[in-house]
Amino acid sequence: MARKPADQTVDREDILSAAAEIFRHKGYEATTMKDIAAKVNLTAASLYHHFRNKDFLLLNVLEGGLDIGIAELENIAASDLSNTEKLGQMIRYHVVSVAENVEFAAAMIFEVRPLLNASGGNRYGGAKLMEEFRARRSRFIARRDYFEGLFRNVLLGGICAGEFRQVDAPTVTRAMLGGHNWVSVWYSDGGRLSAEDVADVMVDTWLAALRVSD
Amino acid sequence: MARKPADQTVDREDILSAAAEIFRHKGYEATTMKDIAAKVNLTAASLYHHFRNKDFLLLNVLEGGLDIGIAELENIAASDLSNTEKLGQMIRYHVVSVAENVEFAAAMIFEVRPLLNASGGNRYGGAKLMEEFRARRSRFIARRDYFEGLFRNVLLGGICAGEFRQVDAPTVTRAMLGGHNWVSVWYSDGGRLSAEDVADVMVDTWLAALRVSD
DNA sequence: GCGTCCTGACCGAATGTTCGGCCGGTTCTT
DNA sequence: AAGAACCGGCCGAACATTCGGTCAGGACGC
Repeated sequence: MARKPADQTVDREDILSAAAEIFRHKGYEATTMKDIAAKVNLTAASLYHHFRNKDFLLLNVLEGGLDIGIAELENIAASDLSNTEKLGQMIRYHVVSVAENVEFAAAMIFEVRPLLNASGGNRYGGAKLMEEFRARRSRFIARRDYFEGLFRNVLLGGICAGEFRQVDAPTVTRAMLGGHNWVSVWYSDGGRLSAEDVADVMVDTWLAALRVSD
Repeated sequence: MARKPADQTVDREDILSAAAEIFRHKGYEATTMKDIAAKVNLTAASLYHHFRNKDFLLLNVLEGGLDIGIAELENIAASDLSNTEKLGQMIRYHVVSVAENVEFAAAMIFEVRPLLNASGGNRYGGAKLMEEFRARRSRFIARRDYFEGLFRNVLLGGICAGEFRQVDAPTVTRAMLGGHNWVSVWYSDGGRLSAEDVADVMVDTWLAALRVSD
């Protein structure tokens, strides 16, 4: 047998998208290499030409998911807008991103634990693989904390500047991001509210929660 | 071989707690019957004396988790307090419950998907088992929606009564519960904030978000 | 002695991963 | 320009391992 008749080449991104989508409703552990391969018209064995093993595949999905929109959030955070403006734009952008990339957003919630428990290939791979895996995984976690920090800092800045009420920034940040991530669980495309609608509600809610009362 | 030497009898609740705890950091799919059994000093085979199979075990964990505190929430919701008072007490109670039962709360987030994908025992069990499993699973999901409804209704009531701002109740409810559930991910006992502290922040935040501005 | 609780041994079904080889396109040699 | 050598991408088959689940029976308390 040869390759599929006149098929378009399958590239890494295609596989990552397919994987993220399957992870979304089966979860990493329950997802088979065969499942992922089938979605891109390949064999399980073929996936190993693109990724070292299943753990690395997951790692790549998560790294890719985190990259979605982080640059734009940095831009907003670094702009010279007021903290109120910044936070509003960041929330809107984040929520829309989540709603438009549910598979990756869901992975950021549900597949981090599998990532942490993964060894990087204890079964067959040597110690070299484990080393690289752990390093990249650490970088991912650090980057994820940095992501949360972007929101927390704007919040802290706003509190110091007197734009926001005095609240416990770490907790409120987590409550906020928890609510945003949760969107990837219940949001459905074509539902009553569009991604922008949901984002509007979130922005309105959080700015109201932080507004100083006088 | 016989049973363990003179050890205290293991009861269903012990197994469920042990299971929930292991689920929390390995996830349902990655958790082995052996893992659970070991935690209560049993053999994997012994677990089948207490539960039909792995799927039913999960179902029991989730059913138990949902029962935690739902009665008290019903009481608060049915009381004759103002909607503001009701919501405040409900949030506080819910958040404290989550923080004090992280394993079960985490299961409510992470193990619902495994439950939905579970068949109830396609491998060995007959159609009877599948039937019962699906029925109980449906009841669980319905009860979970009802749980969300308790919060949404108080919110709606408060809006109609003019106690709260006009917001999109379904979305705000989900943002709220998303934030609460997320507590089970980041909260750690003995950390900077106690369960009550976290609950206070949440109550304060959400009441501020809903307060009518005049 | 009877039912409850528990156990070791075992089974069938998957799963992640490796391996040797096939195919089509590209590059090198002459 | 034509054939040879090569290579990336892909496959079928096989392997080791693991896991959920069953079964027949041993020990304990009543």
